[in-house]
Amino acid sequence: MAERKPTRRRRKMQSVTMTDVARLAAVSPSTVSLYLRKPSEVSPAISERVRTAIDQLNYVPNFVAGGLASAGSRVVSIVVPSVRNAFFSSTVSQIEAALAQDGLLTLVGNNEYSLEVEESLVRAALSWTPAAIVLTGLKHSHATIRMLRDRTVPVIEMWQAGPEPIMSAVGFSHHKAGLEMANHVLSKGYRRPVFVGARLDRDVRAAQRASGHAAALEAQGIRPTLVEDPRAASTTLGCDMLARVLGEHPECDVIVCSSDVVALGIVFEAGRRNISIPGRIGLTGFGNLEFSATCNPGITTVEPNSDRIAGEVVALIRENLAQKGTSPVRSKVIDTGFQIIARDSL
Amino acid sequence: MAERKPTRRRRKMQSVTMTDVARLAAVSPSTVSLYLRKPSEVSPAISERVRTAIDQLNYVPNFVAGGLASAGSRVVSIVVPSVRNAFFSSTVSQIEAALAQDGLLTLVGNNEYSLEVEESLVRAALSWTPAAIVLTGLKHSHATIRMLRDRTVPVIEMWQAGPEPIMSAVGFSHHKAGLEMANHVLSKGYRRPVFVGARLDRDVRAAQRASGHAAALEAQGIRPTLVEDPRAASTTLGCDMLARVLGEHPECDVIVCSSDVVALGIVFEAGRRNISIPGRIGLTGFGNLEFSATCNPGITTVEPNSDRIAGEVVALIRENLAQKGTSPVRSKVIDTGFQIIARDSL
DNA sequence: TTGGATTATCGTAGCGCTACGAAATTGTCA
DNA sequence: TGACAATTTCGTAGCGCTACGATAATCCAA
Repeated sequence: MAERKPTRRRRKMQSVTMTDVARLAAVSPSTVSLYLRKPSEVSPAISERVRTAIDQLNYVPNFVAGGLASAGSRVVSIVVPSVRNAFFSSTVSQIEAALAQDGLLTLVGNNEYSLEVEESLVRAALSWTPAAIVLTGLKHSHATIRMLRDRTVPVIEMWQAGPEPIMSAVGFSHHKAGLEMANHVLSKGYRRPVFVGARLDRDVRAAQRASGHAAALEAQGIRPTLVEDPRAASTTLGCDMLARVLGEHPECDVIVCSSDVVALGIVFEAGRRNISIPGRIGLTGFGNLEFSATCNPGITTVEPNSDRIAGEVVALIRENLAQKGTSPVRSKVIDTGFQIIARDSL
Repeated sequence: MAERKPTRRRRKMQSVTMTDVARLAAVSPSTVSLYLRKPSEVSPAISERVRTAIDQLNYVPNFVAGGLASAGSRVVSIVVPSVRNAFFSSTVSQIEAALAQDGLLTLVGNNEYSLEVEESLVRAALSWTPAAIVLTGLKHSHATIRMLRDRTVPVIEMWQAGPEPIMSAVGFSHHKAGLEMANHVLSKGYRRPVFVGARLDRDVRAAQRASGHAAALEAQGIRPTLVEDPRAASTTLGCDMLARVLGEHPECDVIVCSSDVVALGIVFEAGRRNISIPGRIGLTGFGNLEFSATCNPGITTVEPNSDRIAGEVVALIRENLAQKGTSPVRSKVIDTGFQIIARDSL
């Protein structure tokens, strides 16, 4: 071993650190740290000194260092298929707003309905030793599941309730939603429904609603009809689908859509073609998006209780945070249910 | 000073670390680190050994530790008024997808159109020593601006172009957009426009469009009329606004909306009241949202080139990342422009 | 008073990694 | 073959903070 001149000079990342604050307040760094984490355990006099020093120096704590030291960070990572989708953007924004209250930051990833992308997002998220990971749905790649089971990170799967969650799940049964909507449609006297689905190969939950729909019809001896398109749900797609349905299934008396957005497109196109809804054809959607109530006609749809989903997710995260390290977090499934909202389109 | 038994036993945060990989591959930790950061500088033989070890141990690098050591992390923080708003959710998801390619993670915050909330989000974001911060608009609290100017973090303001950005800005002039739309409306022969605005007190950009609109009318000697509502833009609000406009301004011959969503509500309500668009009344929106083209009638609107905005933001971030530390990033403003899209509603 | 319990503050090792500089190895040419 | 340059690999300090345990200060009951 040769001698080595310790001529290390590394650029500091931060101008003002906790040590600077401590020095100015004439206390030890640990006290500043304590003040920041558990203010109640610091005496009023010292608290005041520290507060003043922080203000004066305009100190911003470094969470990266804090995270390293405390073996866990204050980020929650959420992976959704697409923030562009109104369901998920509203859930994400609600969760984000609630967690911000607890000083938690939200990392958002879009998997674009791909399990491979999801896997890499989860890997990246884990690199941040997050306080919790929120995923969408119960279907994930094998590697994703293994990565998550290997660790102690709380994992919450949302928008779908079902057996064997990785840890806990909050949502409802999409199969049942499809089934109940089909029964509702049948109860209104319709007998020739066509299910219109967007991107069913990738959108697992929409596919489950389609299968629930089919199951209900078959139970009544009606052969289910499915029209699907590989594109993402959009009003444009809805317009095209009306044309296809009328062409391919002229006997159709009601269109059951996998999303309110598609239903809206059908309303538009029906208006253009002077096809009366529900006179000539009934229509239902899914999601109870903002426009569905005010649309002309109002769209009969499924309310997925997304506010409840967001609320329960936040509650679970808080619960996990509270009992951090204490006991292993129990696995549970919360069924937030759904409601059929009957409107003029049916 | 008393003696002290070093009986420290701290729980490790991570099961498998870089050291484990190094040991298994029979190289030094630095080499593993180098392989991860600059694979080209490691010989093929060693690369292979390291790769195998990583696979075998299912190693996930700890970015928190990496960030601390390298004085800078791989997160980009984006603050938007609301992810629920289709403009921002699409921009966010595009930026997120592009940055994921570079191994950057995206931290999203909603400020709900409040500068105070924005300030606390920026403070939280800074605690993560992000690679870049993306804000919406040019108006921020004094403290926000000070915090950001104090540091070396690249700051990009999007959706609005104008003078004196904190560092760089990508967007367009909303005043000009309002002005040009008003001129377009006038050129079609309308003379009694009413501007319908949602939440103009908080939505600075919508307010600027309203003022541009007013300026264009005044230039032609027409007194501008404004109807506003404190609620966020929605189709429900659009429905209500049609009623208000017809009641308060029966002479109105065209409604200029601050958002396509509001315009959609007006289309719905007009259908219900048997008011023909554009027969009885013209209609324009803003944003060129997906439904605007397929709506019946198609909504005349402003295309804000949100794809270009997202693209330029990503380009700026990459540029900053590339020349990190080299030279201070030059401040610039990129005007991505906008287009008036003429459709049947006018 | 004073000993013992309680509360408030402090000192420092170490979280996992990267930057830095040095050492070892390989390559090149006189 | 030796001198020197170029390339690859290594050793380790330290990034800023928190957890842990110790110490100092304070409070009570006897």
